[in-house]
Amino acid sequence: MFDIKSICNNPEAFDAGLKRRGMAAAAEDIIALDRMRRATQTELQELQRRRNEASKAIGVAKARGEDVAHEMAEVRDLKEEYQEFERGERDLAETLDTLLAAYPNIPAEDVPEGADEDANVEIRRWGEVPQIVGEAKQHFELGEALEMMDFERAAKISGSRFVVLSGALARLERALAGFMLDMHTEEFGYTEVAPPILVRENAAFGAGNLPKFSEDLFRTTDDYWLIPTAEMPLTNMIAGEILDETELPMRFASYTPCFRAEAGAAGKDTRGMIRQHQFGKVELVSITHPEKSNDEHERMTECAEEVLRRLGLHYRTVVLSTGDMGFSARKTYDIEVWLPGQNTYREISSCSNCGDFQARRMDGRFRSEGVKGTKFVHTLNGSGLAVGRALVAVLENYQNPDGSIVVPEVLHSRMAGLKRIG
RNA sequence: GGAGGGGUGGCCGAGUGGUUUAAGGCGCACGCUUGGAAAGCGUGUGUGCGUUAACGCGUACCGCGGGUUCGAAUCCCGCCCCCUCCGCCA
Repeated sequence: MFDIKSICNNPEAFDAGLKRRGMAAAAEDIIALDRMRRATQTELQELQRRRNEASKAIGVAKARGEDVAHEMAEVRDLKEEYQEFERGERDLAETLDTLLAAYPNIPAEDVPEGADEDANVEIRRWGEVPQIVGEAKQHFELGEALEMMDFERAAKISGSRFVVLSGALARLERALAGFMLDMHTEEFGYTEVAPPILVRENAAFGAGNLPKFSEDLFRTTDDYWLIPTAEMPLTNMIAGEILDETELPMRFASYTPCFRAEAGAAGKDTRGMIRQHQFGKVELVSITHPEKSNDEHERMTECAEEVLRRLGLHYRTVVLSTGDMGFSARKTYDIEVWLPGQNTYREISSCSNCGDFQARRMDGRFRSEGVKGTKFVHTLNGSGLAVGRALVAVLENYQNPDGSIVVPEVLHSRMAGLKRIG
């Protein structure tokens, strides 16, 4: 959501931002619409002023017991006219709001320009591609052979894009989630939050998922939306609030299920656990002072990467190009873990700085001592990490030729001492 | 599911048709006072839009949307949200 004033003050910057997103210039149309709205408002206000003046005079005259029938008839005639302007003003304002809500965030200046993920730029890499003895198997081959990962039964219960984990793999998922969550809360200053995972429309709007991307979400019959990420409830924690500057930054971490319709992904990643309708994720959200969000973005990405380092998983970090970024982001880092079974890097975390884009949509502000007025906070979110994909990564990276899995050392205590699965 | 209460500025809270130009309080800012502080006293303190060189002035906003009226925070209708009690339930 954009500040109409900033578009009017600097239309070139807005259009340049849209262009980097591969979109047509729009500032001219928006400004014309805004101008029309304000002109209508001015005329409306003049009519209202006349009405108020006359009505006040009627009140005074009536109190003196004078006959005011003529004056009342005169004001009555004004009514039709100003009601027309009232409607016009409201319609224009609504059109303008709807229009503004449909534009994605403007990319930060240091975001590489490009049409899609091919233009993403790798900025660092940790560890090395592990040497798998024998032919590297994919996670679902390993999981199914262990009889702890069951897609057939999941399909029987829920259809495609679901999985049933059992035994040590179910435990492994829980261990991974607990490991991540404890790390972020105990070492990195995040406050653990257990939020609702059904949310109302306004929360989905605030995060930027509605109204444009409703087809990506699941909805209940009584109009709750299932969260596609805990970013949705966590970011909305500050909706409609005016925080004190001293409360910033706020850092939240949650482990929740996430639900995605994957409407546009038909035929993509159909096998295995990479792309599911339901998956677990540990999510990080920060609410910061506008001047601190860039630093916080680096810090958050560091926190997410640290999880992979401790698990001993090779990864690289890329900055997304303008064409690959999400709707609400102004800059995004993706962390991609190496999957030997697929012989490629796959996204396991996405950390975004949304600037004030979401804060405007949900009206989240802060106040500084001694400063008049309020400012919008900045919001950031990042996976720390996607638990389902982390499980995939552990299976593929720690596989043995016999199909058994070595449990990473940092998880031993959470696996009741189990060092090897299978 | 049944019954009831409520939504007013940064916060609390008054306000059932006409100087409400939204009382009062808290908080905050500035000033006076003081050796310094506290207390006290005084002044100020929302947002959008328009207008003005500026001080200002005008207008809208009392959950949202309609309606009644010369005039609505106030009356009527619809919707959204919050709370309390009862019932059911993990």
